[in-house]
Amino acid sequence: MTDLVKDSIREILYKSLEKVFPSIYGVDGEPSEKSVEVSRSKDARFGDYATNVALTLSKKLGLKPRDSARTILGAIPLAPDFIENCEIAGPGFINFKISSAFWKQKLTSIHDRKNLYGHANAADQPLVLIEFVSANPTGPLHVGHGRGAAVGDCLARLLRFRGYKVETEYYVNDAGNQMKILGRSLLLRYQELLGKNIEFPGDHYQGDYIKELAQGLKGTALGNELESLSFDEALPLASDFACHRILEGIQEDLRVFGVNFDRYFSEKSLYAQDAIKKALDELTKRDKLENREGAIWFKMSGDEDEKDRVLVRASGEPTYFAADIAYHKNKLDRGYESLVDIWGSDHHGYVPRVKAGMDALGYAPDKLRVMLVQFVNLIRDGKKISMSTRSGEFVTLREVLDEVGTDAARFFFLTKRSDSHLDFDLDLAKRQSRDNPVYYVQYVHARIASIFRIAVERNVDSDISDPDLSALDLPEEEAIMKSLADFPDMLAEAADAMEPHRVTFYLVELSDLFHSYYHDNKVLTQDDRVRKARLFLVEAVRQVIHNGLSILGVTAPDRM
RNA sequence: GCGCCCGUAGCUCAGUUGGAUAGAGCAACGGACUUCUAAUCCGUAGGUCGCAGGUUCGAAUCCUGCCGGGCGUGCCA
Repeated sequence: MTDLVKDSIREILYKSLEKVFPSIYGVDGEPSEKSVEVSRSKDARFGDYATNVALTLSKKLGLKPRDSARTILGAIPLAPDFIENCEIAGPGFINFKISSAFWKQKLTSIHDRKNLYGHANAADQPLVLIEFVSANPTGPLHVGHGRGAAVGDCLARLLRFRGYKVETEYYVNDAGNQMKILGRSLLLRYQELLGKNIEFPGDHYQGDYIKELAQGLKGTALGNELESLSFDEALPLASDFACHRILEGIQEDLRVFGVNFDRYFSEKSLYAQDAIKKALDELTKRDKLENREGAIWFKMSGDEDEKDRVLVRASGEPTYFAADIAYHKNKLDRGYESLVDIWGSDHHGYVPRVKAGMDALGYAPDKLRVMLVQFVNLIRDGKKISMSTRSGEFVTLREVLDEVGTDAARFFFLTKRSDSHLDFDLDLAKRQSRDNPVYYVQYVHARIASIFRIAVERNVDSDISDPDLSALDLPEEEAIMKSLADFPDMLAEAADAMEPHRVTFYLVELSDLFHSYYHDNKVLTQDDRVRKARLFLVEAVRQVIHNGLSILGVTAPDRM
């Protein structure tokens, strides 16, 4: 049984189509022709849902669209608890008018399923691994990482809610050149602290957090050990220490942000398993490598990427790209059938490379789906705050969380499609008014909770069992019921498109409907029958707001 | 130069994967509080969907070429 309204309509359509056009929709029909598009109608004059099958069929059948529409129409059964009416409109659309009994049935199902309304158990779903954030452990998370964290975490929650099998992973780049630079940065700051004259190179990590780490070393056993060793001997110890400390800080920031990874995957462990060498051997076997100028190159074939790329430097050290090929191979070998990577959009040029790497190793490149997340501009007092990671002048995620809170931050990161630039207005995120969507949505939840509180205070009966739903006869009430019924459809489509921002837009629209209804209509009326039905309705709104917010990882407060 | 992404109301953005008369919020203007939270609501106004072609019953959406913005094009990550 589907929980999707569109699928219910599709089922009926299929049966009708099988009857009237068996050559296409019968058992012998082409499977690819069997998908039928059903869409919500934006204009009430066109009913509630519409399909364009008659239009898409017309060519194949050599019929006029309106004629085939008429044939299909004749086979669609009308029912008092579902399709009340359907008619042909425009060039050949079939519009469906859904009966109000159907919406009321859906409303009741929200009360039956509660926190599970919109949730689906899907069988035979592939195992998905979502990798996100994966910021180098060389400094604290900044605001841009926050957006990736919010998008990845909400996507994981959304997919899980819709029955996908999902795991999440953070790839820790704890190997390679940047770890050496990190260690050197720390050692130099430590020496500086001990009163030595040092020269701090421009390409080292400038941030104050390095100085703070150095400060923390003073007087410790590790600090003393570092002092007694030569610079080169001390370096790996310093790198390790800095990496661990910074990673702990990152994990703490993520915890505050409500993001929990199933796994932190260490790049070092790839070296420990010899995974990079094995991947390179495999590529050699497949004749994908070439020695040139002392380095080992990946041979790109034509349309994959514009030019060959180095995998092993002349120095003998593998590049990040080599590790990444080994990492993606490792992910697939661990049994994940579908990989989702969430990257900053400045890495977009990297997508064809990694896919070419997978392809060369014999894996289907379309198993990897890369979501690119655009940059975030922080706005204060209407002006952009300048940020530059190099100079160490950047706003950390933690600072933003301390200022606006986790709820506002998470919600804001999802108020735009992830592939467009996001202006994060700090003043707006703290404002308590209509233009701040977080408060607007949370306020719906608080208002409804308040209605039930007041009912208790005033000794008004707020029992909602066995309501008489015929009391819900206002057009606003039907509009709310339609929106609530659409929640599972919206989630399914958002999950399919991997667009968690649709959840935020849905919640704002539902909130619009509610606030307007609340303003014009009293829920706690004298009329027992009306009151009970309206309480039943608003409780369902509260439940859906709650379920939607929980997918976003945002709290649904009872009081504000 | 080449590649990827973007261009929708004054501003910030949606637009159900090609559907019917392109939608919200903010800002502007005008209204609504003896009320279940006014942290709200109602109304007015605002458009050559960057430009020009093409594909078809039908284009903001797909194709081509321009214009403008961002990013990439490291033996950096």
